[in-house]
Amino acid sequence: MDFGKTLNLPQTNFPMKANLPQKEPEIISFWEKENIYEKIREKRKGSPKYVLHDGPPYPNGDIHLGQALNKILKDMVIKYKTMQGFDAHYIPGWDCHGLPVEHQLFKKLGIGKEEISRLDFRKKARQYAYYFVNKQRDEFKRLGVLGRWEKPYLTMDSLYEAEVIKAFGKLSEKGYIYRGTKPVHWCFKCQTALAEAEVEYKERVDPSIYVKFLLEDDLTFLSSRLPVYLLVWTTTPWTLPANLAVALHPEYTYSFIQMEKEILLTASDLWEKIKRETGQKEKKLLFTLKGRKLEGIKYISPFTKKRGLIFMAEFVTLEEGTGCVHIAPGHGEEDYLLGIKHNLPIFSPVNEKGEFTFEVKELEGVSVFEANALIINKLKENGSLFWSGSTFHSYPHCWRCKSPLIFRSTPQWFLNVDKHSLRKKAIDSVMKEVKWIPPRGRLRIKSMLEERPDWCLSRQRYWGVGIPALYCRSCGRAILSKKVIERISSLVAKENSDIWFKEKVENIVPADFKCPHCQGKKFRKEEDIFDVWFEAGISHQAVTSKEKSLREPADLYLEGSDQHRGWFQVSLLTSLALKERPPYLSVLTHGFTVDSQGKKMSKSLGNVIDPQDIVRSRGADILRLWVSLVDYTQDIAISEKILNFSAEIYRRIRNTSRFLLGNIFDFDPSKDAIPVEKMREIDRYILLRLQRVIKEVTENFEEFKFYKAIHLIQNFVKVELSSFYLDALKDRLYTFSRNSQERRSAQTVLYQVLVNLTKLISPILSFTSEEIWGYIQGSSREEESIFLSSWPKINEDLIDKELEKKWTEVLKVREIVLKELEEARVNKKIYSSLEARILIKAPSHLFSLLKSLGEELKEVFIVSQVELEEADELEVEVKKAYGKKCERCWNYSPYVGRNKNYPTICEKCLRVITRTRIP
RNA sequence: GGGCCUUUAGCUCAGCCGGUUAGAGCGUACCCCUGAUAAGGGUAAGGUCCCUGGUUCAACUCCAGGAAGGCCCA
Repeated sequence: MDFGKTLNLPQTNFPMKANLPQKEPEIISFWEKENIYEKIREKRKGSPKYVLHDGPPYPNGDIHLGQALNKILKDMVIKYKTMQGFDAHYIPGWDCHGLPVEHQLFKKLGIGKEEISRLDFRKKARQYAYYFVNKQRDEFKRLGVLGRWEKPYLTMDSLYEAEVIKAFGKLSEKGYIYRGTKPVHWCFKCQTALAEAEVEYKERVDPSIYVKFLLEDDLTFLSSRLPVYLLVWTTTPWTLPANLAVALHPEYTYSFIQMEKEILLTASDLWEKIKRETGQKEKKLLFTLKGRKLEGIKYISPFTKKRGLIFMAEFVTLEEGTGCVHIAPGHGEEDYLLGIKHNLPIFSPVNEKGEFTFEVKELEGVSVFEANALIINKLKENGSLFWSGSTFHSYPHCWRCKSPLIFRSTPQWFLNVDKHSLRKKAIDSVMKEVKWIPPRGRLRIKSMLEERPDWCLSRQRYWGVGIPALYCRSCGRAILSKKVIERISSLVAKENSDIWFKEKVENIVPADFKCPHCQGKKFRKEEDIFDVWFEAGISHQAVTSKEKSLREPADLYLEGSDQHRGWFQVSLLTSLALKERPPYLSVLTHGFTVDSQGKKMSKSLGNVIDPQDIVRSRGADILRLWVSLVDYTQDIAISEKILNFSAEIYRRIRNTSRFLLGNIFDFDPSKDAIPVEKMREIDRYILLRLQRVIKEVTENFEEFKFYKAIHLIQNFVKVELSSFYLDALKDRLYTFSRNSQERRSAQTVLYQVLVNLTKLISPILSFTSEEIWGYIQGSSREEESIFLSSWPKINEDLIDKELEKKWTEVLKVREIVLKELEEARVNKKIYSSLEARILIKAPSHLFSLLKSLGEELKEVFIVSQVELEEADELEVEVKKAYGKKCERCWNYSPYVGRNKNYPTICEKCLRVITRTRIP
């Protein structure tokens, strides 16, 4: 007869092959159709909130891997916190304005700023941003991220824009806002400022001149009456009229070099190079010293004949020049920062056409590049020119008109970072009030706050919120009026920020408004827009504090580590300035995705991996599992190989779940569960281990250490379930009678393990856990979605330390037994382990320990018979099992052959069969 | 060039305060099973702990220098 039919073999429709690319969209439809996110909200209503505030990406293209990583991490946090009982809403956002969008759109349109009106462009930009908001929304949803996708926050929403203006107004009232100047890349042909992304570097010929700056102070240690000059090198002679300082490196060595009629000062290491280039020769080397010794010494600027000072600067290099760098704060980024540091004026005597202004009388109206020759001539005449030649070098050009750019200072709006000790408050709060994960983030943002200059809020761009400043047509002064700003804010709230550019100034300004300086009544509007960071930076005001489902300050901001300078910092500064407190209680940062070599992903290296490709070919759960497997605080490597690794682990977890499902097909926990006291020891041991795993996994989730959690889960699944418990259980599950206490005991445990394990993996493997959830029957699965269920809680009663100790010893014996079995297999003594009889000789305590397990012992080793003997030392022997192989359970037994009706089966199977009535 | 950080088996990660033969899972090789089957079980092989120097009785671990790589800044 066919005894196979009398066995309780696993039954399940849960497929072994995941087919995630097809299955996942079905699960998303289920979430949407059943309004799972809304049901979670309903269920958690009134529970304590957990607020993760989403940092908004730019809607300017498809999502990339870094964004996928970021959103998956956020989703894992939200899901975990939700299952822990928190009311954790997720409101995704997009940072819609700004150059990233503007630049992409100009590229797509193939036109320049001057070829389209501001309003026409803004209309297109809005459409463009909406298009990618929708596209990215689908892409994020496809990753399994649950949230309020139908109503995200958009920084281009009129209400958000109104908040930006309001916040600016408040900051202005509090005195944080001032007007200053700052050098920017300027195209005088297009007459516009350019952002870094719009600058192209091309080769170009420029003058290369060495200029002598006469030192004014007496340098008595030289004991020479010859004049002493700083030797300065530049390729932009036209910036010399704006020279205000010279920078030296404090650590470099400088030499005083005696020439025929003068003494020159230059970095020691560069003198040979200068001699080669200029063909000059020294008479002798007089003296060398460290740059720092020269700090504060005065000189006469060669063009203006005005006095300047020597400052120290780390940015001075020995790559080229003389180690003495000419500083014009109005015409260079580094120059500007050094100027700010030393309170120099940001002098920039060049107009928007690139011509000198009245501030340089003798060159007024002359274009800067034409002025180069005139300036060189003058230097030659007044004896300041040491040498002149030309150089072929890389130089910034306009991406549109291809003409060379200049650095030119223009008036801009700034936020004063030191007003009301803002910087100090910011540093104090990051040090004391905010938790940084990983902790090094604290130091990083601290040093950035210490170094940062005032925040330039102005951008000379089209796509953004207009800065609500007015200029009096009579006196020309800039006006920031509380009344006007409030009015603009409410107008913008009603329509959107286009209104500032669309409406005539008379329709915006209240009728009775007068210039506070001269009582003038005619005004013009500021044309600059806000730095897009300013917009994103006030999301704590526009979103976190406004949305009822959120709360301020947020519990967590979670972004890439580049945001220490970006969003974390701008949010912190505006929040402290407006509300005297940081916007977040803790900040979690992750690293950047790199390839398997540790190299960053770039198109030119061809190592870019597209998350959409992974989703299409392998499924989002494989990507999610990858996110959970890596230590995201560092650089995160990804490659096909690493994804294969993720897929392997996925398969193991899936198949084990399938086995668990298959073996509880006839188990109803409400009727069939066996109380712990009546369970077999091995079952109780696994329940205990499950508690340990729940505890440790939970602890790691609490600390957002997902990779530790998944390693624990993976180990439990492989080592304790698959290799040990499940394998050992097969005999009991398959061959014992269906309703026997032994089998029900095992099923009780399997059910517990399955339910809890599925929950533990659900924040990570969201799709698969939801799929498994759908197959679990019975009372533990009352909720229609796993995300409506609760996080596993451990049952302390199950943690029996004596039992744990005992089984640790049993497992040690098992290891030895397995090794012996393997040897027997290799020697062809046995094939299947059931062919074996194990003889264990053990010292007395171990002997009695093993003996107490009785019949369970052969289950532990999966052999047919175990014999115990007391001895001095532990010894294991493998022998042939007694009797013959039972046709039904495959165990060996001397009984096989003794029953006349059933000569091929063992006594246990006979009992099962005669009791269960044979079909 | 500066600030912060990373570097342990082919892969993902452990390795506490310095202390025997540096661990786990995956992958690989070989074997078993064929009642988890495009599954499951077993055994084994795999490491210059990035490099160099120093401190120490003793360094993967502490210190200094360097290399490679990442983010930010210049």
